[in-house]
Amino acid sequence: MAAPTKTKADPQSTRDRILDHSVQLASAEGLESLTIGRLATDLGLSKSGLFGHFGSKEELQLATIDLGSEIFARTVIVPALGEPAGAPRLSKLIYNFLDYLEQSTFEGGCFWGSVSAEFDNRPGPIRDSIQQKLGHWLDVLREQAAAAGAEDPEQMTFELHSIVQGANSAYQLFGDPEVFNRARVTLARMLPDG
Amino acid sequence: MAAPTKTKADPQSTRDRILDHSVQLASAEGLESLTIGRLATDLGLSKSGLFGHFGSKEELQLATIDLGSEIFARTVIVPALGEPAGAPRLSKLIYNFLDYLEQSTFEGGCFWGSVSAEFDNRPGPIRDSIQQKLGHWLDVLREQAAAAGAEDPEQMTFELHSIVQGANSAYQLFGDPEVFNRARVTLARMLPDG
DNA sequence: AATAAGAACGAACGATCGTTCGTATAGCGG
DNA sequence: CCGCTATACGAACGATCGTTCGTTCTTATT
Repeated sequence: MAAPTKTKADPQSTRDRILDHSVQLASAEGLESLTIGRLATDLGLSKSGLFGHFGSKEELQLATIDLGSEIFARTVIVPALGEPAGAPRLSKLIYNFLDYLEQSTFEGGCFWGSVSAEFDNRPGPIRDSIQQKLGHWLDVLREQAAAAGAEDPEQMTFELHSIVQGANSAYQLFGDPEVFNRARVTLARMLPDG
Repeated sequence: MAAPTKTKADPQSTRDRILDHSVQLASAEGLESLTIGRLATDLGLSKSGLFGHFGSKEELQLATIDLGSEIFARTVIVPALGEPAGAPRLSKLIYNFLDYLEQSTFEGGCFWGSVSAEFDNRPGPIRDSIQQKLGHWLDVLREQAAAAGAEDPEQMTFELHSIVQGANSAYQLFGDPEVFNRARVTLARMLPDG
């Protein structure tokens, strides 16, 4: 019985297919334009069938944030853990971040860039989740800045993150890929190992 | 006949009242959550009455961008024109920008920060307008960077704008006003006159 | 073979969306 | 005083929103 039995042993569950599409859509058009009807149409499902996998729209949005965050971690953070702590790992983290933008891992650029501006000012579980997960990324950055001997790790974290996000939004709005190289110039000046 | 005649000679026209509210709402929750019904309820108007002032939702959104852009220019750009071109004016522009954020001119922080991330990836007149008006701000910045003798004005523009926007989004999401001082530290290092 | 569990469906709900229409009211120019 | 224009209104439109419900079908367990 090697052949998949159609439902249970699917290589990718329906829920995963939904979230894969959902995370791309959210990065491109925001978490609010994730409508159940549109997702269902795009994936050839019924609204009620899709809905049943989550139970509410908010659950769908939270699950989407979870996946977006996981993809970010897998693409940017994990591959940097092979580097020694401190300056080398810090550099790798930042340049991975830039690569992830440049390679358009998400249709709409940085997942955080799209989603955090949207829920900045709307208290609730969604904002809380974004705060916590994006905060974790900043924690990782700050730890490595500290290990690299930065005199003010918090300051350095702010600067590095701002430059990368600046490159993202400039690229998204104006479409000039040259901003990534501009960001590299600035980052090389900021990072402890040049 | 000095007394206002209730409709024509209003100190503030209904249209202006709508847009004043609309621009605040857009900065806080985005241009898409500007619903006609909600605006009408908030302002004590009927949906159709409010609608008549614009003719379509897109016109309302474009008018909102116009006003947001105008307020930005009035708050950040104009007061810097008193400074001599070059380094002094460049500094004034940037620090005005920071002040405008810190004083919460808009409920949702920087108008551009809220609105540009939202329409990054949606071609159409709204994105075009944001591109053009935000582009004008970057032009102003680049001109002054050039006049200040920066060796790469485009690079400097990118860096300055990224840091200020980074402060905005960090403040919006995490609420710590200390980021503005962090931004000042970085900007002082970047600006030609320290 | 009987049963329980899960996935997906279609139909329908009340609410809200943007928009259209016809109408009433007001102020202004002739 | 009459008509014009602008302002605002209420009612209604079709579409879509998130959500609920009951049903069918498949798969897994007993």
